[in-house]
This record gives sequence, structure tokens and C-alpha cells, in this order.
Amino acid sequence: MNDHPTRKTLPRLDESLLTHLPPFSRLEKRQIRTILDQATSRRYEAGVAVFREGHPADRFYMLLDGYVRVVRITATGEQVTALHIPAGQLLGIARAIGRDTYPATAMTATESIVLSWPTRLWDTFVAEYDGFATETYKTVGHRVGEMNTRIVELATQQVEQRVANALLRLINQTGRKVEGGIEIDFPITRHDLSELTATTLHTVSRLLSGWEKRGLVLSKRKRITVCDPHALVVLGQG
DNA sequence: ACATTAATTATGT
DNA sequence: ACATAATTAATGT
Repeated sequence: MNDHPTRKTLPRLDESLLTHLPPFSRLEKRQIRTILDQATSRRYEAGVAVFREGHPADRFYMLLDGYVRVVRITATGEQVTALHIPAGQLLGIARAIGRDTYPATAMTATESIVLSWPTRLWDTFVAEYDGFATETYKTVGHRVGEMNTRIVELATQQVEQRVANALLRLINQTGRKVEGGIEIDFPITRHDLSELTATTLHTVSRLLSGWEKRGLVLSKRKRITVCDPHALVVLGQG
């Protein structure tokens, strides 16, 4: 068995991979071409690190397929998930916030396809590609905003409201419509949810069981479907 | 109002 | 069969 990402001989990358993604959507075909020619494509198994907190930020990444958790390691060594990133977004963009080491660890939540470029290209990307800078700063802005509201929630809200809101965010960003509701599109355990909301897996388990009896959610192991988002919104307000 | 501990059951390889 | 996930009850702060 082997637990590290498989290094694959590159399939030629099609330009359509990037053309519809916000940071690149304003670019000409030949610009996309040169960007792709400088990119490295790589597939990761679920649950492996793309990069690690504190390490030199020598590359930045575009998640083409899959989901990754942005995870921070606490002093006692346990992981705390800061946020989830869906396909189509940049990650590891330490350079955008003026850092030369990664501020957090990125773990794949599912099998994932990732493009990456050496960080030294960041400045030329920003300078030469129209819309790249504005779009990426938009996403970092969105992410800090989200972490901000999470902090406020942790300080002010009770557990039930926190996990309700965490669930709502998850289905908004990584939700997939299925019959009977919206399912979180990657495997997520009660323990994961408890990390997101700073509680215990037991409390999360009880809450989910309760909500399931009331028909708000549906869950099997590692799978959670929200059937009644509005009811969760109500719960989330306290 | 919540965590912790522990015992029990379910589920996926 | 085995490990991991989830539930449930009891007890603690």
C-alpha cells in the first residue's frame, strides 16, 4: 500500500479546465495555454496533505476536482478544520497575503486533482493576467470574512446554533442537490463537525440524531444531507 | 448548558 | 475479523 500521492505522467491539460474559473476567465486562449504549460498536475488520495503549515510556500495551487480541508494544528497536536475549499478555487496562496510560509495545512477531503505553479510565478500572474489579482483577492476576502463570522459565532452562540450554521455553510459551499435535500459532497464525520464548531463529537451526534427525528437532516456514516435548510437557518439564529 | 467517560452498536474494508 | 464511526447513558463541571 502507499499513502502518498501518485506522481503521474501528465495528461495534456485542456484549456477548458481553466477558462471558466474566475481567476482566469478574462484571459485569452494563448494566455491560458502558457499558464497550463507552466503548471504541474497531480492527483491526491483522500486524506493526504497537499502542503503543510509552516513550510515554505514554494508553490500555489488550483483545485480542479475534489475538496480540501484547510487545517490548523493546535499546540496539543490535534487538528482543527478552519474551512473547506471546493473545486475551482485557488489555495496555498500565501503570497497573496504577504507570507512566504503556508499559514495552514491543506488536507484532501476526497480524492482530488490539483494544478500547481512555483510561487515565483505569482507576481507575474498578478501583473500580466487581467482579473487574476482582483478575483483572487475577492476569494481571500471571502475566506477571512467567513473565518471571522466563525469566530464571532464561537464567542457568542451556543452549540446548537453553531453546528446549525456550520452545516448551512457546508451545504452552501460544497452542497450537492440530491433527492430529498442537499448533501455535503464529501465524507464528513461527527468528529469533523465537532472540530468546525469547537464542541465534541458526542454533542454533534446528539444534535444530528435529534434533527434527523424531526426530519431536518438525514445522515449515514460520513454522509450528511440537509432536508430542511430553512429550519436550520431558524435554529442558527437562536 | 455543556464536556467527559465509558459502554454498546453499527458500518465499511 | 477488524478498525473506525456513531449512538446512548451516566456522571462531572
